[in-house]
Parts: sequence; C-alpha cells; structure tokens
Amino acid sequence: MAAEFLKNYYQKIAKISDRDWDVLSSHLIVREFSRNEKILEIGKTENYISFVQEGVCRTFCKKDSEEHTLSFSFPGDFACGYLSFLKRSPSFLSIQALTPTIVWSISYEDMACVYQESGVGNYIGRNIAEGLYIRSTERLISFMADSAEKRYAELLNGNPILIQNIPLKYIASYIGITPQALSRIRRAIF
Amino acid sequence: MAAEFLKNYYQKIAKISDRDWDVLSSHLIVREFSRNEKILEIGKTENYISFVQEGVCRTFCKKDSEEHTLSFSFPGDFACGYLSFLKRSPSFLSIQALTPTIVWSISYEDMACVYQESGVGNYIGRNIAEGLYIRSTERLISFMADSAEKRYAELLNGNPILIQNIPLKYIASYIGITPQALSRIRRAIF
DNA sequence: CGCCGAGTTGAACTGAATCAAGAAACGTGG
DNA sequence: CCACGTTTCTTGATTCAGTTCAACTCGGCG
Repeated sequence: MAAEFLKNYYQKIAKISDRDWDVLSSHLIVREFSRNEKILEIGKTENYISFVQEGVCRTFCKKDSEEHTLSFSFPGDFACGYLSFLKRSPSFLSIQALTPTIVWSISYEDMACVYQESGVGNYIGRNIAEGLYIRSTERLISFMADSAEKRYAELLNGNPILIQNIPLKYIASYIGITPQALSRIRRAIF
Repeated sequence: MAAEFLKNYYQKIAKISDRDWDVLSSHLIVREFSRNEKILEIGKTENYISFVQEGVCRTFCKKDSEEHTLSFSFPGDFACGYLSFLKRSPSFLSIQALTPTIVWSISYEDMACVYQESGVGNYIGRNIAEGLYIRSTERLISFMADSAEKRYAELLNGNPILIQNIPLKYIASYIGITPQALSRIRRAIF
C-alpha cells in the first residue's frame, strides 16, 4: 500500500498504532481528478474523507451568487465537505481540483467499518472537527485584525512554491479582496 | 435539580435519554460572576464547559494588543475555551461576564466521569466541536461577503433585546469595525 | 465638584470596490 | 502550426466604506 505520506500524517495527529493503520489503510481508495474538475458540488452529499497526495484543491461556498474561497488543500492536507459527510446532508460548500489531482479517500460506509474495527475512528473524527475549528477561527481573526496585504504575505509564507500555480483570482477570493486589488498589492511588494 | 433549560438544550442537540441526563446533571455546578468579571483569562487553562443561564458573556482574543470579540453567549448558549479545555493547555481566548451572570458548568474531571458512566459524553464532545466550527465558518463567510452594516443588522435580528445591554464598543469589536463607525451606522438606520 | 469612560460628531485620509479598457496567456479547431 | 476567441491579469480613474485624529457631550462615581 502506497499511502505512506498519509500514515505519517495520521501518526502525527493521532499517534496511530500499526494495527490501527492497517485497518484504516485497507479501506483507502485512490481517486484522480483533472484540472477544474469538481471533487464535491454544492447541494450534493459528501461521501468521502480525502487527503491530497498530489495537486491543489480549493474549497469554496456561494453567497449572493459570489464564490468565497474558504481554504486551499495542498499535498498532505485534508479536503472534505465535513459537515455534509457527517450529517449525510447536502453540502453548502464545493471542492474543486485546481490542477490535476490525486487524493486518497475513505468512504462513509468504510469509515463506519473503521469505527467498529478499531478505536482510531473516533479519535480521527474528533480531531478533524477540532482542526477545522482552529483553522476557521484563525482565519476569522486574521480578517478582523490584519490587512489584506498581511493575509497575502502569510499565505505566501506558508506555501512559497505551491501558490504559484493558483490563479490570482482564487487567491484574491481567499484573501477577501478583488483580483484588481491583489494585482496592485503584488506590484507594490516586488 | 434546576437546570431544566439545559436539559432541553441537550435534548435538542443530542437526543439525550433521561438516564444519561441524570448522569450528566449530577455533575453540574452553578457558578456566578459579577459584571466585568473574567470567567476565563488568556494564558490560563479552561477547566469547565459552561452554559449561560442568566446574563451575557463575551469571548475574545488579543492580537497586536487589540481585543477581538469572537462571540457573545446569551442565556442557553455555550461558553468555553474549548481547545484549552480539551488539550489542557493555556487558553488563547478570554471570556468575560458583561452583566451579572449565572452559568451551569461541568469540570474537566467530572466530564471524564460522564464519558465513562454514559455514552453521551462522546456525543456531546463531538457536537460541541462541530457547533464551534459551524459558527466560526458562518462568521468568516459574513466577513468575506457582507458589509459591516449587514453584520450589525443580523446581530440585532438574532438578539433584538439582549443586545441592548451590551456596550457599543464590544458590538463594534464583534462586527469588526471601530466604535465610531458603528455609531454612524446606528444613526443612519434610525 | 471634578474626573473618567462611553458615545457622538466632524474632517481628512486611506484601502479597497467598481467601472472600464487594454495586454498577455491559453486552448481549441482549422 | 497558426489564428482565433476566451479567460486571466494589469492598469487607470472614480467612488465609497471605514479609519484615524480630535473635540465635545453625557452620565456615573469617587
């Protein structure tokens, strides 16, 4: 089984045992998406928890017919319409592959098996919810406290290379400004 | 035991059984706070999960020596430095009673008992994390999509009376603008 | 009584939105 | 491989929401 990168990930967050890892990894499947393909669409029910192996994804929602980018998922990152997954209800957010992308996924049904076969399911489930809460709160605070320029600098800082491949308009949407404004910020920096 | 309002609350989110409720409620304690007293201070470890019975609380963090209000807790609402509570680590946020306040609380140690004595602990724990994630995300989206005026209108809408008692500067901080700007928005509305 | 924090109001300024137009990059079909 | 249209990015001019600085009012409290 190839998903060593994922094992490392889980071991970091959950101190997972080798046996638990075997249970979990036996249910993982690979899924591939081409550029701009939707991994999850608004209104549909999320059926997978996924982790990016290769490529970049964008999670966004719609409000007043405007798209708002909530997060990017780089290799090693989590990507999932988690509330939809949990509650088996239509997703309010959509996930899109910005480049050709490979993810490792576990389906809802298989996740239920993992919960039964091993104690690790509960731990992972809770950990995901907490992680989402932390990131969402950090981002909220940065909207309250920081300038758009600082948010851009921090995004760049955390992902110096990967961000290069992402169209400017999506980065602008993530930062919460228009593409025009971001273009001007960029010019001012370099 | 008096905390009927809390029982209703839990039954809504967790479809709790009468037996589970007895386990949980036997660990609840009442705590009272005077106006402006801190329920939790930044840097200290949160030792309680609390629910407001009476009064209003404000949860905020500090960044660059500026306070940023993340949420208000009205009667029936949850109030807790949850990540600090879970991880037994110093809290990055502070909770303050804006009026004389009564909360029902369960301590970390007692919560551990509930986890053992009944299946409801796990359910509640996960539910709290999800609830925090949802609210934080909704708020993030409103910062990305809405004007300050709309955020104010929505806050008013959800809490027509209770908001009256809260000093304007805290409401401004919640909305993400200066007190001056909020003062002008108010004047424009009425 | 005088002080102090909270709220209001004014004026100048600034970051970002909007409207508009042009340049560069990209993908597709001929 | 070029020609084409389409999307992406840039740049300019104008407008707007909200900040900042400053002055003044009001109510409570020592």
